[in-house]
Amino acid sequence: MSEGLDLAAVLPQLMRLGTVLNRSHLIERAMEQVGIPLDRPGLTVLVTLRMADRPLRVGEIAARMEVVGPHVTRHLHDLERADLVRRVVDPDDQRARLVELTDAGFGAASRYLETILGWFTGAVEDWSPEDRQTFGSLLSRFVTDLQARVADLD
Amino acid sequence: MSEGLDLAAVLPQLMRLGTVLNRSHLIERAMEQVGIPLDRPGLTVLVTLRMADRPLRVGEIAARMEVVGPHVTRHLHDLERADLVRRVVDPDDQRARLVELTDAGFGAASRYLETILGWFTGAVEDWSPEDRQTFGSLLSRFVTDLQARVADLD
DNA sequence: TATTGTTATACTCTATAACTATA
DNA sequence: TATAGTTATAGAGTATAACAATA
Repeated sequence: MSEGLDLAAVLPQLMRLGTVLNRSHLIERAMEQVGIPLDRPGLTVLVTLRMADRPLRVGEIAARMEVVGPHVTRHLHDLERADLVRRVVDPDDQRARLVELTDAGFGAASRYLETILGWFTGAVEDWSPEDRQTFGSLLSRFVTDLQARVADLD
Repeated sequence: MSEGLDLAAVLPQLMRLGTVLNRSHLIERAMEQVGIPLDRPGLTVLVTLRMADRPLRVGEIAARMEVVGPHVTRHLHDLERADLVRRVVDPDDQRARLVELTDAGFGAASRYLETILGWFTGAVEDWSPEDRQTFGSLLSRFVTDLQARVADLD
C-alpha cells in the first residue's frame, strides 16, 4: 500500500523534470551565452564528441545519440561550416569517416558543459553534501534500472 | 573539490534519463498496450486533463503543457473525433470552451497512467522502501530547485 | 480595445528510401 | 553481396500570424 504511494508521486516529478529540461530553452540559452551558433541536434553531436574524448565515426555518433545516420550527416555540415569539427577518412576503412573536434569545437563544447553544470550546481547549492551524493547515486541507479526494465519490454 | 565531482556526475545521468524517456517509445508502447489511438501531444492533452481532475479551458491546458494555444486546439480535434473529450461552452464566459473527459477518455487516461506506473514500479521493485522514499523526495526537491534556478535566469 | 479560441502556414527535429563508394 | 555514409524526401511536433467572436 505505502509502496505504491511514493512511486505514484515520482511519476509527476519526472513529468515536471521533462518539462523543465525540454521547454525552458536551457540549451538555447547556454549556447547563446557561450556563443555557439547551432541548433539543438547540432549541439548534441558536439557534446557527444566532447564526452567521447576521441574521434568517432558517423555511425558511432548516431548510435550514442540513438538517432539514424542521415540525421547526423546533416548536422555535421553545420558543424564543419562553423569550423567546430573536421571529417577525416578512417585510415582503417576507406568507407568510413572519423569525426574529430577542432580546437574551437573542443573549447565551445567545454564552455557549454561548464555553463549548464554551473546552473545545476546553483540549483543544489543549498543542499548538504550528503544529499547531493545520495541523489547522484540514486538517480544513476534509477536510470540504470529503468533502462533494464525498458529492455525487458522487447 | 569533492562538491564538483558528484554534480559533474549527475549531468550525464540526466542526459541518459532524457534519452531513455524520449527515445524508447515508452509512450507509444503504453498507448498501444491500452488501445489509445493517439500521437504523443494528443496523449499529453489527455493526461493533463486526467491529472487536473476537472474540466479545463483550452488556455489552461496550453499553460500546463507549456505550449501555445493553437497546438492544443489542433489536437483536440483528434481527441473529440475519438470521443475521448468533449468541448462545451464555458457558462461564465461565452468566448471560452471547457474541455472535459468523456468516460472513455477518463478510462483510457487512467489505464495509460497505470501502465506507465507499472513499468516504473517494476524498475525499482528491488529497491528498499527507504531508498524509494528518499529518491522520491530528493527528486521532487531537485525539480523544484531547478525550476527556481531557471526562473532566476530571466 | 483586450481576450479566448480557431484556422492557416512555416519551421525544427527525426525518419525512411534511394544512392555512391568501398569492403 | 554487405557495410559506411550521403542525398532527397516525408512526417511528427510546435510556433507565429491573421482572424472571429465575445468581453
